[in-house]
Amino acid sequence: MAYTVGQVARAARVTVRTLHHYDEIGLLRPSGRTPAGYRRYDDRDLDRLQLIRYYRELGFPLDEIAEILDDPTSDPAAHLRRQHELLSGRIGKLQEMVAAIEHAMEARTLGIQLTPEERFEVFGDFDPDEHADEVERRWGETEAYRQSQERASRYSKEDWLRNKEVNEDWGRRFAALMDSGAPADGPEAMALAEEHRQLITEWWYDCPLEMHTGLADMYVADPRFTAYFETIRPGMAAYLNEAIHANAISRA
Amino acid sequence: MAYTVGQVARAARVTVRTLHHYDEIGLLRPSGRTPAGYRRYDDRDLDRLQLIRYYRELGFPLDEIAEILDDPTSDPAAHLRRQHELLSGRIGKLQEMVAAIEHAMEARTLGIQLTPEERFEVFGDFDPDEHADEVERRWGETEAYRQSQERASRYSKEDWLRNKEVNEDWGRRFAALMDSGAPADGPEAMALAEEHRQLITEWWYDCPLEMHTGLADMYVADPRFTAYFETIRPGMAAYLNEAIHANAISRA
DNA sequence: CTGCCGCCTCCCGCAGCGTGAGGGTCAAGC
DNA sequence: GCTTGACCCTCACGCTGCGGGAGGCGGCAG
Repeated sequence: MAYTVGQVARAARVTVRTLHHYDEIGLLRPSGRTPAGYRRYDDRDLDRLQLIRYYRELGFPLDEIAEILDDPTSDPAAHLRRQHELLSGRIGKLQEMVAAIEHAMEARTLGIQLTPEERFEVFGDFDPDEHADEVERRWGETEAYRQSQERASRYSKEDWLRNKEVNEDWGRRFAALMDSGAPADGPEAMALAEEHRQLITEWWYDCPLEMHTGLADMYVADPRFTAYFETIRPGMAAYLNEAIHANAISRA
Repeated sequence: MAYTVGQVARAARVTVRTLHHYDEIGLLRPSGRTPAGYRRYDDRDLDRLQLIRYYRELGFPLDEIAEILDDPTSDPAAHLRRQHELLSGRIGKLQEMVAAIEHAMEARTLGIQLTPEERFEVFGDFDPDEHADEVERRWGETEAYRQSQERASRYSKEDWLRNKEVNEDWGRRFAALMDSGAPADGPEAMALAEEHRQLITEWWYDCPLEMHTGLADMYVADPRFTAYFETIRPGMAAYLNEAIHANAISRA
């Protein structure tokens, strides 16, 4: 039984172009040609095409299909296992995306625009790596940078979560202080500023008073850092800047 | 604050080439150039890049991101919903693939080669469309073809499943009859052949006796049809052919 | 003989960059 | 002032898996 491209295409639910393509790349060569150059497929070609389509449906790339079909020594089971892992991985990624989208939709239905902070949270764009890069760009190869790099590399996921929580706790208390109307150069503000410095020292690198004031200036100078604090509470960047400076002066 | 491509690339965790690409397609144009032609990015560019990366992580194509970011009237929520559906669909497909792979692996561990029938089952390669095509190739534009086409287009998924089950039930009973040793031209075989004809008439198109015998001949002549019946039970194609002919003769 | 359908071979196009090639630029160190 | 090395620039082709069209034969019915 011999078939033309068009017949094969209709029977196998693929386009003629696809069959041309498979011919071009050598995946499925028709078993013959007519004198006029027409492709002639026979039943074995159809069987092979069936297998090709089968593996394609399983998500295999064409070159691997060729390998599986042409190399009798290749282990299809191994391919299947690998493909299974690959697909599972892809599913996992897509599910994360979906979760992230749901988060975004939720935020929107509440009428809240996604804040930069949320974006950071979701994807960790403000993650240690980027933070390190930030630091590197600004300060170059300082000792502090090396320290934080070194510690960051040793932190486990739990460490990161704990760190996040500690920071958020501090943020809440600082915001509460601002709400209370306390002055930025008052004792409570200075205490929280000092605590902020200790947190940095504890978690990242030795942060002497001068470095702390340098950070404080960056918090108001760099819009991205500013945005970060502003999303915790409006006015926080400036307030914190003042508090850090006041704290540094009183301890000098 | 101005940054070079390299700095931006490191900070945003993308490659320089990616930034070049975004520049090329107009998605993220650096706010300026140095006299030497170096790209200069400022903080707003970084913000935009952050958003771009965010939407990319959500799986949006670049042109849609451009739309979302540049068209202030576009509704991000609608985009999110659409994207959500899209991703869910992709997950569904991947999960089907995984299930199919698991099926394939299972079959292999049992030492059973995947039969053509299994391939049909999983992917419906022997589906109504292909069947219709088959019919078309053989009979051209007949009334029967038009009828089956017309019915097929109206069938719901449940209809298809029901049809599948009905066919399988018939197949099991026919195979059992063969196992019992009954002759192909005996009354039980003829009854099941007639039932087969009624099933076709009921589900697809009017199938008079002559057409039925034509089908029967095709079942043994065309290896693919033969293979379909042989996977149900070895010898079934020939046996069914005989039964259909016997039935046609007795009713003529 | 004329249509018309189907077949043929190029060949461009798609997304989202990767990966050079071939060549300027900038800051540092000698 | 000159070299070095790290960056930067602009092409421009490559990858996947075909889609789609141009321009031109082949085959068969009327």
